[in-house]
Amino acid sequence: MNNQQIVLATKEIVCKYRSHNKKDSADAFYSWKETEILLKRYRLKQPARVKSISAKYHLITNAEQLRELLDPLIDTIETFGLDTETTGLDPHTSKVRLVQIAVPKHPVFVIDLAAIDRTKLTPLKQLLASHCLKIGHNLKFDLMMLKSAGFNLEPPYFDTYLGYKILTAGLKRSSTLETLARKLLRVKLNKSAQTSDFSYSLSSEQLQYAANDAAVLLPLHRQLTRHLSKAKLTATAQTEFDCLRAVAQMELNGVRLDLDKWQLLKQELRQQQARLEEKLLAHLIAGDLRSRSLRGRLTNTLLTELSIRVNLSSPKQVVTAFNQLGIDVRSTNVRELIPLAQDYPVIRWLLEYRSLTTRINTFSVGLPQFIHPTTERIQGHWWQMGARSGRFSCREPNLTNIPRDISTRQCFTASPGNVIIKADYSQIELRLMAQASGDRPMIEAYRHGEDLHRLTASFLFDKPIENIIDEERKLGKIVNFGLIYGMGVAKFCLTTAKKHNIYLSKSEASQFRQKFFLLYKGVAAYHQRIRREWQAGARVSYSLDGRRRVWSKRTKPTLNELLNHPIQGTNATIIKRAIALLDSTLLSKVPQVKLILVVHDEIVLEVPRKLADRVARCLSDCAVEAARPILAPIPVEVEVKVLDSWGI
DNA sequence: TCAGAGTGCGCC
DNA sequence: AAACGGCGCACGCTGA
Repeated sequence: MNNQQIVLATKEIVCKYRSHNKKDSADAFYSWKETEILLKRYRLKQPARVKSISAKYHLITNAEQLRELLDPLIDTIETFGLDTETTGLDPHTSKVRLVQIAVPKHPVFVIDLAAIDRTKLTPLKQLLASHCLKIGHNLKFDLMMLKSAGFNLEPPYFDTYLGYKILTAGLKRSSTLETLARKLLRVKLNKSAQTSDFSYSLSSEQLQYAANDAAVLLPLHRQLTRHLSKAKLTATAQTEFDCLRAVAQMELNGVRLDLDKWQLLKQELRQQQARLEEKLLAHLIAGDLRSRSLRGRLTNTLLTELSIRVNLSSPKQVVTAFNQLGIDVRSTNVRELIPLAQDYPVIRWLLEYRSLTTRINTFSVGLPQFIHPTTERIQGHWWQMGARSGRFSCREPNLTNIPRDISTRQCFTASPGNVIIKADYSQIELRLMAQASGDRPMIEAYRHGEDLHRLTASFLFDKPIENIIDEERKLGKIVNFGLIYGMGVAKFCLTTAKKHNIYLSKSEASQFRQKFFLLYKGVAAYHQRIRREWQAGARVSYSLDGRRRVWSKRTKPTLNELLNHPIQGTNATIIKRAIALLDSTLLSKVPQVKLILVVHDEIVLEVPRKLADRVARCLSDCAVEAARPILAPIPVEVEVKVLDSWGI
């Protein structure tokens, strides 16, 4: 396979590619080799008993044709299918070769951008920017590609990929265009042309398949509209479509990493790691010597010898070493280590060592590899239906799990002359639990602007709210966040110990748990209600805004999944509505305002300093307005900060 | 040798 | 029965 053959690698392959690419993090971008493997797998799928299609098409190779054929459309059509074929998958280095426009009762217009004078593309530009509904499959890709080619693809949109994802949220299903065509239309999209021998200029086969991909979008749109409507998921789909442009732009924007600061931080972490490693090995070697009845000084030679034998990242080897020290563990998972952490410093050191190792390998070393050679920024790949709950996911790299300590986040800086503006929803999931359960004490606390963590603490410790000290409030917070989704006593103890260094006995934890549900009877009742649904064999869950998650016939939800989804799914909708609102009021109008991160309940912008105040106000308004109708009468609280970096 | 399940850890 | 939920990534280990 040569590069020419991959010219027609289309964007649904991106979706498929990503799901096969979880391990490939060393290379941030798509290699031809990987794509080739993917295309081979792709070709193997032969749908049974379905029709092939062969759409009529009209190849446009000059400006006159373009004008004659497209100009009449602009005032007469309301909707069209859109697809692009590109020279690659990276919008920063690849080019759009073909744009296919599918209009009802017309042949598919296949526009060869390579053949047409760049200054004479106005008819296409106008059509893409018109008020028509644009139907596409994974439009984020077309939006990015067209944007970097100088075309603005304006809303409204209908994305068949997202539509299908919304319908099947919770299931692990293929969502390629080929799959959708087969399942919803019983049409076979023959992809074999993609792997056949392409010539330098485009063959009629290539053109035919490019046309088919676009043609199939129109009937797919009809089918999906029907399905979404029947499932009452039209509004959910609209929310997704409304934030598409902002998401595409966010992926194009990328995020800046200050490499100098980053390297300094890496050295610091490496030193800490080395110190810990030395301490740990010294301890372990002592145990080793005892067990071998050896005596002697801890020489560097011995240390080296042991470090060769004991890999601190190997659970198996660490268990052996611990056993020799007389620490009775069978595995090194937290469940077994945490209870011993108080008694053995080595165990605390090991936990710390593992954490440092992650910090170094995944972040210090891993992240810089994702700095794009062209943009010199980190270009994460955002998937707005990436999580079964409706939440975003982000890959290559994952920008939603960056360590939150200031020294790390400080390295994510605004470019010169700019500032970072971030908006955070305050306790949004707790507020949503209050809303979902209708719990009176919770709702009233929020309505009166009270501090919910303090309220919980006052009940746990039988003290008036005014007398609650910071330590007690901290525990109230842990209890609040921990117990709303039905956390058990064991896990609760583990969490408080691991994350907060608070070691509770089982009975203490159990008492806190009981008191929590005594105070928040509405939450307890909500749990009971969901439990009954669960026992009745529920295989579907709806969020407060009607977002749906389903389970297949072979998998049953756990109780806690059912408890969690309504809250997490609603949260996802809220932040997406905020982004959509921000896009229509600000991002699309002031291009210097860049959306760079969305982290579940946080929105981060990079903005020219001069605009900071205005943008901060607008961001706050959008965030509040997006949540207000869903949370009412519970108030929404959004914290907005203007900073030089993500950290400070 | 290598894909894949398992474990652990980062975030909200 | 299951025993907070949702992710992505790096690592050592396993089995073919």
